[in-house]
Amino acid sequence: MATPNAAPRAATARERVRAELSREIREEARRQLAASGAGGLSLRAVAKALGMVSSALYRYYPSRDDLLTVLIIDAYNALGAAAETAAGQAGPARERWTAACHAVRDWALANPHEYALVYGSPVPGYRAPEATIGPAARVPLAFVGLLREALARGELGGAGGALPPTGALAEQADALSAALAQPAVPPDVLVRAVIAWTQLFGMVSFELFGQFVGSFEPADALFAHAAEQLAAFVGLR
Amino acid sequence: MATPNAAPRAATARERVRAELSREIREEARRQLAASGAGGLSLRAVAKALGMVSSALYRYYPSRDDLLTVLIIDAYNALGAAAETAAGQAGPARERWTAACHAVRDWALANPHEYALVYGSPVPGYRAPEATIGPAARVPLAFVGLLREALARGELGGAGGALPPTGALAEQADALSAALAQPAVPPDVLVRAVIAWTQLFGMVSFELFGQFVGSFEPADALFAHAAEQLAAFVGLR
DNA sequence: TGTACATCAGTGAACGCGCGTTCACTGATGTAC
DNA sequence: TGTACATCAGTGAACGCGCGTTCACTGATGTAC
Repeated sequence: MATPNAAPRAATARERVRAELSREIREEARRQLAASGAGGLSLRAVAKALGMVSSALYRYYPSRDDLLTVLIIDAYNALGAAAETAAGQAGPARERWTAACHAVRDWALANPHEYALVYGSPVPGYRAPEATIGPAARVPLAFVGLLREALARGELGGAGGALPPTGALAEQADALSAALAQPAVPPDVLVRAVIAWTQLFGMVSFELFGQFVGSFEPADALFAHAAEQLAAFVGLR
Repeated sequence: MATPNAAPRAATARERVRAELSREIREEARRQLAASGAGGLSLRAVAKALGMVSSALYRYYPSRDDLLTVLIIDAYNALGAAAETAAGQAGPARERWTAACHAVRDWALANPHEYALVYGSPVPGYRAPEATIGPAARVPLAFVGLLREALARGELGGAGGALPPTGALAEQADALSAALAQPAVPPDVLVRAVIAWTQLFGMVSFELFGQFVGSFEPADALFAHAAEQLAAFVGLR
């Protein structure tokens, strides 16, 4: 059972300690995002909080930007996983849609600084590497996957009052549709999904970044209403 | 004509120079937002760029945060003015609506760092003072004003497929409706306006912050489409 | 128009702080025989 | 099981930098008589 088997030889104590500390560094860094924001993330402060000397961190992350990248990827993955879980449950597509919307919001409210890290203003002087693209796509792909499934099961209605895309937009939607997994999602569904996606994050960002102060705060009711509205907009029955 | 008249006595040369330099400081600070973001705005760097010594800035702005506040207010006002101008032109309400949407986007694309300053992640350690509330409200109020006018002129149709607000949301909308200028805008219109508002800024933020890279970039066609969709959603004929 | 005084813009040095990153080092853990 | 060597985590000092803010000062501009 616990005996080390063949190819992937057992982790040495040193390796286990290393993995653990590597994790603790990320956790502490995440905690510090709250206080200072992404731009102010400081290796020295993280090291001090962990009782280490700052140069020791370089055994784990080769630079500040690399640590930031890891945090960004972690955030996208955590949010993506939350959306996928909600979207992938049993039940009618429409319910899963609104559940996924709420999952995104709930995660954002629970992790506001990580949310700001990935959906807020770009970090000055930092350029996100390619490795962030895949994790970043998980949320939109979860929604698209849900719509593809709903379409196959006949749970996706006609366009309703929605306008069909034309011109350059139709071309972009066609190209995107072709690039995504099969079976293809019709371009007009894709466009509605993208609009819904921006709406969802627009609402969450406004709530977190304080634009609702004095009007629709707390935003629970507004959000629930908008999520239903969106489900109707994309055509879910 | 150019003679100084009564109460507000003529500005002395010193006052004119002061006003001018005060403006130049703000301009340089705005320029530096691009390079370092709000969190990294540095009085020393601004002073150096203007050929001054850093302590001299304190004759103009009592602290870094005060300078930031001025920049924030300027940004809200500039964007608000752009939206008001577009919304206040002659013509059918629906056209003015989409024009106002495009005005917001155009301003944001032209001033991405100022946009990020006010609609991006909150600046760590900075708390916006009350004085920012009024300027921040100009954009949403421009949209609400447009809808109020459209309603009076019979240019606002029924709810279409939109769901009426209920429960806590209806209460918030009632309260907000009562707090706004008369004649009152019906709560359900207000809710649709708020949803449209979040949609608009969600789309602009995604475009500026890089979430469309690889799919709907450039986003002109998507934005135009979404703006039309939104006009229909709020009920503009 | 001229003089004496008050106001204020800008200087330069200083305080105390924090930053990312490099580097030679000590000492503990792991590996090979 | 014991020994010799290699690997690697963490240390502490240092480099060169930038930050916001205070303060006593100089010298120019404005005001009152």
